[in-house]
Amino acid sequence: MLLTTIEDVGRYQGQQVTIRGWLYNLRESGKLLFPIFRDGTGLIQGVVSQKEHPAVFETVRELTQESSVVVTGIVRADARAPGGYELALTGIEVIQRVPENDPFPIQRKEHGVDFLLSHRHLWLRTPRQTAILRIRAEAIRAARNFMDSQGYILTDSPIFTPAACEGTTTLFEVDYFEDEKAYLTQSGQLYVEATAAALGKVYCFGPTFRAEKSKTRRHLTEFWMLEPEAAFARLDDMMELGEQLVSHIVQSVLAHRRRELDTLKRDTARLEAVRPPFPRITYDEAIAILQKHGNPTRWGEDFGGDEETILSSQFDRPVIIHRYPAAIKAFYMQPDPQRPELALGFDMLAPEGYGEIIGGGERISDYDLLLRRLRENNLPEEAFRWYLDLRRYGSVPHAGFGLGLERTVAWICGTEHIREVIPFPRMLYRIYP
RNA sequence: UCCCCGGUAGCUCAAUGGUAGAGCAUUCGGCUGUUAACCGAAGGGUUGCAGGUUCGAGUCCUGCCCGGGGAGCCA
Repeated sequence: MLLTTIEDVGRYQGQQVTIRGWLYNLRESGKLLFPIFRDGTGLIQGVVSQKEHPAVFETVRELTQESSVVVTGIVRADARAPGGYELALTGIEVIQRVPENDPFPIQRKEHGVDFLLSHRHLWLRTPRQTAILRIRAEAIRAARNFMDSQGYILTDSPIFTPAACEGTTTLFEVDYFEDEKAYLTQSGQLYVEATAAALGKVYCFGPTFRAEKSKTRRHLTEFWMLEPEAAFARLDDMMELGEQLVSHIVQSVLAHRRRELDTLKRDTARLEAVRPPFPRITYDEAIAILQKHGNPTRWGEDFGGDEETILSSQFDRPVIIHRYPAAIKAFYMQPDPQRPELALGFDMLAPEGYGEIIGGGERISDYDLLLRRLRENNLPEEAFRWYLDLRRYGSVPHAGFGLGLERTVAWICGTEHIREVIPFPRMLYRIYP
C-alpha cells in the first residue's frame, strides 16, 4: 500500500496509491460515479464504474458529503478531471459515514455570514478557507524567518498585564490576581522595550485583545501582532524594517502560495508591486493630499477610514505616513526635536482600503519626560514603575512597531472581511464556536 | 454608545394587506465522462419574540431579542 497525499499524487502516475480524507462531492452519471475527495492538501476526482468494481461502486454511491474514507486507486492524468489527475478507484474503506438525515451543513454554494460564522468549525474545511489558512501560515513563517534573519531575538510578552499599554483603549479585565486588577494585553510593546535593553534587537509575536465596541470588517477583539523593538534604532530604521518585513511577507506568499492565491482569485499583479522602497509622506503632506481631494480633515485631527482610503489609493504599494501631531499619538512617543509638537511615529497603510497594518516609532528615552507624559495621561505610576526603570538604568534611544497580522493577511488574500483570515475569529457579539 | 440595514423551509432568497413559493440540500427514479452535472418525483413552515390596528398581517404600528455594515477607537 503506497500511502500519499493529494498534492503529491502526480508523482505516482500509473501506480496504485492510498489516500485518507473526506468526500467533498459526489457526481453521478448512470453507471459511473465521480466522487471528489479532499485531504487538506488538495482535491482529487475519483472515478468508478459499476461494471468494473460493483462493490466499490455501491459503497461510494451511498457516501454522503464529508464522510471520512480511505480510498485506493490507480493514478492517471486526465484533462477532464479537476486538478489534472484522477484516481480510478479499486478499493474504499469508510471510516465514518455522515448520516443522510443530518447532512453536512455547508453546501457548495453561497451562504450568509451569520450561518458561516456559527459553523466556523465546519466552514474551515472548504477550499477557500483552507487556502486562506495556508496563506496565513506562510505569512507567519515568512515574518518570523525575516525577523530571525535580521538578528532579532524572539522574546514573547505576557498576556496578563497589570495596566494598559496605551491607557486609552478598553481592556478585558481578569479577576484572579489578589489585591490587583489584571488585564489581557492590548500590545506587547512595553515588555519588548525591556527585552530590547537586554538583547538589543527583539520581537514578540502573539495574540492581543481589545475590548472596543468595534463592529467593522477591519476589527477583531482578539488578533495577532508582531512587534519588533530595537535599542539604538531611530524612526528611519523602523520605517525601513517595516517596509522590508512587509515586502518579504508578500513576496514569500507569492513564491510559495501561488495556488492558494489562485483559489482566492486574487489579482497578484497588485502584490508583485510590493517591493521597497515604499512611498513615505509626512502627516503635513497627508493633510495636503486630503485637502486636495476635498476632504475636510484639518491639521491636528486623526485619520479615519475615509481618509485612509484616499491616502492609500494614491500609491501602488503600502504608504508610510510619519510625524503625526503628538497630541493624537500614544504617551510614550518621542517628540521630534525639530518640531516638538510632532511625534516621531509612523503608520503604514495597506493598499486597496485595508487600513493601517503597522503603527510604531521612537519611544521616549528620557525619564523626566516620560514621567510627565504618564501624569498628563492620568496613568497609574505604580503599574509603570518598571517601565520607568528602563529610563533610569542605561536608557538609550529605541524604536519599534506593531504589525497587525490579520489585516496584513486579509489584504494579501483580498478578503472582504478580516474574520476569514483567523481560524476562530472573536468579535463583538461572537464567541462561538 | 450612536446611525443605517436585515430576520420567511436545513441553506440562499421570493411573496400589491387576501390560499406561504422557488432553487439548492435530503429521499426515490433515470442517464457510461460528470465539472456547484443534468432530467423527473416526494417529504419539508409557530414567517425572530410579545403586543396592537384590521373582516383579514409574512406585509402596517409599538416594544424587545438576535445578526450585519458603518461612526468613534484602533492593528
